[in-house]
Amino acid sequence: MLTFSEENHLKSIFHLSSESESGVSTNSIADNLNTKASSVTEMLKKLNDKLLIVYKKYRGAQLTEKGRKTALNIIRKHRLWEVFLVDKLNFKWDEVHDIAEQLEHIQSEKLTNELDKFLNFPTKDPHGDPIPNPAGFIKFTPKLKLSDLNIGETGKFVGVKDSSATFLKYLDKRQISLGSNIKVLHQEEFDQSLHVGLDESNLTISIKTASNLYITKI
Amino acid sequence: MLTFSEENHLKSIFHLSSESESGVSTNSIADNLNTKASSVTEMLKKLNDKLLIVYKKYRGAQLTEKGRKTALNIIRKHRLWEVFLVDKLNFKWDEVHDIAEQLEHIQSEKLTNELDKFLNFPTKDPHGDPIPNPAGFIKFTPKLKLSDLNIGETGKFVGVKDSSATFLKYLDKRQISLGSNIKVLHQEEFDQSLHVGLDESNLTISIKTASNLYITKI
DNA sequence: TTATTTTTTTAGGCTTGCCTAAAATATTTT
DNA sequence: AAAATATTTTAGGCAAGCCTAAAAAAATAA
Repeated sequence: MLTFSEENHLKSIFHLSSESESGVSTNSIADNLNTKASSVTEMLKKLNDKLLIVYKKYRGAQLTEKGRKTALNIIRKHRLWEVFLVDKLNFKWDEVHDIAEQLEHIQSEKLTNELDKFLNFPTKDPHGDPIPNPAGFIKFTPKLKLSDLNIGETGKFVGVKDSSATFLKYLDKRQISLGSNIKVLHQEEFDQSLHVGLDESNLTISIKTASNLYITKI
Repeated sequence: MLTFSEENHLKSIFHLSSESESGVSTNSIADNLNTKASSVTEMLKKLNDKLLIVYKKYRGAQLTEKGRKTALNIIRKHRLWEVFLVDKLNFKWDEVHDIAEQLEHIQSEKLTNELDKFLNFPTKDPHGDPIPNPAGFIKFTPKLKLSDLNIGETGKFVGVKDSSATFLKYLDKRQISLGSNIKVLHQEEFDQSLHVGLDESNLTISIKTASNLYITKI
């Protein structure tokens, strides 16, 4: 049985691992969890003792297989609850994160699996992120961004990189929603902003926005 | 924002209040929460400072209006989650308590109210206990026990006093379920056990069992 | 009403998880 | 490769929530 803090550290290490191949740095974890490096150091020692990570002084942390499974189980719960909130309780995609942060710590394997069944075994959460299976397997899809497309190409919007409420609400306002097909029509030289076609209409989006939209080429 | 421990103490005081009119004793809370009297004393001071209870040294604790509302909100969440687990996720009534103990601490008014709506505004939990409304109003019904009936009378089984998994599973085995009509046919002089009629069949139940079944006379 | 027993509180300690400041190590720059 | 800078760890403290043992107060019995 892990504490909330231990679980949060594992989750954080998991998320940060995808970016850097080698060890995850103490500072990056501290930033991610809004805590201090010294607190993280303590926790890394503890997680190392519990065989959840490999931690060498000054060398950062890496998840062990056990740690990875544990992290993925937490992420599985987080994402399933997000689906529940959106699909069953009328929450918007920008409202679910904080609640799921709480719900992900509920301990009951049966609950998680029954919830999964109740939701009809969803494979993605409301932001397009994949949901790990009970065994801790997660299907990563190559992360192509809208900003990676060439002029004339079309992408299907399948996920967000930034899932802050601010960004999500902005997308709602522009009526850019998961599953939309977006065609890159033109790029402004001056500020790299993109003119794109979405459904019947055209709109302009900044390069920053475009680089936060995951797409699959079609 | 209260800690889990603070919430648990409030809940405990609420439940114990129904038994004793005056202050709830330190020891009874400690027993109820599986902790020690000294730990409870500390907590009572804290809750008193937060105006959630009135606590006088050696005189026990009583909920203030604010404390009562807070306790009822936690109980509301607990019971709604129990309904969710049983009605939507195929849990049995003896399996839900521990999970609801965790879920009751999730903080989100919107979540609670949406869950309530999703469940169709249930008024009772799977054990027959009433669910407080969002304003903290709870409908108590006079608690008549099966053992209070006279020979020849019939009661509708509406709730359990003891909601331990052991007792609940025992009732399942005897096929005694919420809503059943139970007629008291005869009482043994020797051990006070009751012969009762339930549906088409007759069965014998101990006086201990009978005094843990809440009924309404019909 | 005094003595005995029970209950409650106080005192002092422990662990977890956080913090700041200082020291140690690693990395980058010159 | 030394100096300067950045990162990480250590040291020492603090609050919350728990504990045991001793002291104080209340309740009960003689």
